[in-house]
Amino acid sequence: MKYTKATDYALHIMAYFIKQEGHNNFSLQPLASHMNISPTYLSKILTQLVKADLIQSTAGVNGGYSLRKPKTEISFYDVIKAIEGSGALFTCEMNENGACPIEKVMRDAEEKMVNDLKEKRFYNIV
Amino acid sequence: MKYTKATDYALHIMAYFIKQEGHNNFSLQPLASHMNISPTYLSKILTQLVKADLIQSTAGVNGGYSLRKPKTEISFYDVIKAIEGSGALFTCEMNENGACPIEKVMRDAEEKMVNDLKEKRFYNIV
DNA sequence: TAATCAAAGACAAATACAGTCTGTGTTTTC
DNA sequence: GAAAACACAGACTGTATTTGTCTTTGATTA
Repeated sequence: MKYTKATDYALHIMAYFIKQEGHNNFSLQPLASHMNISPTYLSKILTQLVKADLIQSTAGVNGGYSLRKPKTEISFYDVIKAIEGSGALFTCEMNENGACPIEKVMRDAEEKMVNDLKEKRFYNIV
Repeated sequence: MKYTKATDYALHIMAYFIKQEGHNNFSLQPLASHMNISPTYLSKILTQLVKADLIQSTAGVNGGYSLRKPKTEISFYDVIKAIEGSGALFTCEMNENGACPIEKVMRDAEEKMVNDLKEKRFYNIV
């Protein structure tokens, strides 16, 4: 239930992008100094957002980062997932006979949680 | 969005307690060997569940642990909260002038998330 | 009063996280 | 077609968190 600092940064970045409506191409250096973190570290986080298709990047002299979706489609949950991943939350090692009696219960609950967060979009940043 | 192993254990424990309807007093040693973890470590997790009022413990010869609430009132969220706590999720360090323009957005979203998990009880274990 | 049990906390080992450094590949401009 | 501006990738280090053990203390029952 806790988020890493990287996720925190990512949420701030996305919120910042969304707020600057006119502007649509942010380059690394100004962003980094604005957020008080090193360019290379910021780069790592931005790359994760790129891979998650939340933003896009263009290399070269006038390159930079920009949003990929309209702001109303960007959810809190998507940003979190982009950084934290959606790795296995629960293991099943209780039963020594191979099967796990409560595995299904766990997985169902987990799935519900994820779907709910995704579909209902309680957590849109804007 | 990830949970620690301790939370995972806690969810398994709670689910196990709930499944064993007839039985209503579990002592540490059998539980520990059933779950393949050391009694002392299990004890730590159980103690956290006791403090969160999800289970109760009685010391002494015929002591042990048992559920405190009817099973339909035990939520996924409560168990997670019992182990992980509800510490601050987001920081606000973007703005060098003291204020943080997006802080409210963040905190509102966080609050919604927590309330939603709590109230709607999507995640009841049973 | 001895056996059985839970609670608490100090402690070490393992893992995850935050952040830096170095190097590579790409696009534009001159 | 260099050179500058930029993104991308990954190895690496120190620190923080988590996992798990050990030991002691305190409570309850027979």
